[in-house]
Amino acid sequence: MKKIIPRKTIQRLLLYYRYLLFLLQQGTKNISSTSFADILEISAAQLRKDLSYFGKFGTQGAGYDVLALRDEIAKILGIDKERKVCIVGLGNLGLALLGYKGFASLGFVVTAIFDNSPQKIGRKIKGFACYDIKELIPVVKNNKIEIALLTVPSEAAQEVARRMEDAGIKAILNFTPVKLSLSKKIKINNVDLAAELKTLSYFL
Amino acid sequence: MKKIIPRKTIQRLLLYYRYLLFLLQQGTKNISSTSFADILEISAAQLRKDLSYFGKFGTQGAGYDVLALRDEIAKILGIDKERKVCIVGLGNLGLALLGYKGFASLGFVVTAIFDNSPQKIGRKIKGFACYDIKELIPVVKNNKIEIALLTVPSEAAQEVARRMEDAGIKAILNFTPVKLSLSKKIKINNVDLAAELKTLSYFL
DNA sequence: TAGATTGTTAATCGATTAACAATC
DNA sequence: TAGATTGTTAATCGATTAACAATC
Repeated sequence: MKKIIPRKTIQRLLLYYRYLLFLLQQGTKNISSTSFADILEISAAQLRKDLSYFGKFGTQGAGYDVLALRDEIAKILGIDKERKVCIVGLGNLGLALLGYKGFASLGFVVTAIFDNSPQKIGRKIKGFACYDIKELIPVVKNNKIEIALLTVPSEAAQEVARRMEDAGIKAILNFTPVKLSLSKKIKINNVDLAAELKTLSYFL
Repeated sequence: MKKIIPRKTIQRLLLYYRYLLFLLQQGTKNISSTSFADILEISAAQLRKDLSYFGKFGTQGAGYDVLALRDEIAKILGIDKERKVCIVGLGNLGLALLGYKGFASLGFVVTAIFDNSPQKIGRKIKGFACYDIKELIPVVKNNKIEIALLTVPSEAAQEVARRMEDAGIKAILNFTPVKLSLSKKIKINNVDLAAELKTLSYFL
């Protein structure tokens, strides 16, 4: 009977990881679920429940060892393991992602970047050689790239995504507002910036 | 007894809106909840439930008028009303957001942009005059800006956010991985790109 | 009228929280 | 041992779905 782990639990695990790093910096050696949950502004029950999906990491009466818990969460999230990613579409957003430091510390390695503009193809951009998007399939295959960040214009999104599928990409982080239709085998996460803003504004 | 409308319902409303535009382009005049839900890959019950929070927009036996439904949803989301936003921090991500066409069509008007770099302050960037971040408070107040996009480096996030609060900003779309601590009155939406990617990779 | 499809109620599912026995 | 805090079970909350009476 395989436990199904909620997506939200995984998201919170990353939050826990970040704060454990911070606590370590501060020299905090040990913390109870109650104090940690207070810092994170969640309930202590939720924190313990989230951890319990993966094992027992605390000590009754004493709480959690910050260093040990950090390591356990790193292991769970696979932060030690490297994942090869490519960025497809080097408009402003693609460039922003390319320059984003946060990815590297979580084990993501930008292995290739693609565009369709002759002004970019073949040139070095922030130290990365830009490939023609036509070469997506061989480049992804040769480099065993698993994850693609899709930052092309909406019109091109579906067709490029289809090509990613053919190239053997396993997961796509989709920044376009297009609902991609691909095989169920590919994991897709949609990041819709306009939707985030609109939701926020609605609740004003 | 005020009905509480789930945040997810609002998110889906925007999805409905986009597909209604698309259906209109195609010349579809009418659609049933079943066919529309099929297109959106959600359940028909959910679609009808979402709409029912706001009123009755369909006709039994006949479905929904595409044009009328689009207008109703636009009214609900306030897509007709303009909202003034500012972008604070003009690194790659700030620039990407500045160039993002999708906002304008949803009624967001970029009214000011801010940075702390002498190379940017006072210059025009993509047609917008860049202000010194020190002037945030007067500029926001004078222009009655309601929403701020926070794209500064992590280290500066909390302090800049505090200043946004003092300036009377009502909602912040926070692109930094920092948990902002501000008065409860300010609406905060966190967009954590690294977390999105990490979550995706975990589920591989 | 007969067929289709809405709007809504009740049932289900899943995630969060409260409570507490186990135990360090 | 006594106090503190975990890990887990059961209760609660909220959101999704199924079902169907209302009705165009």
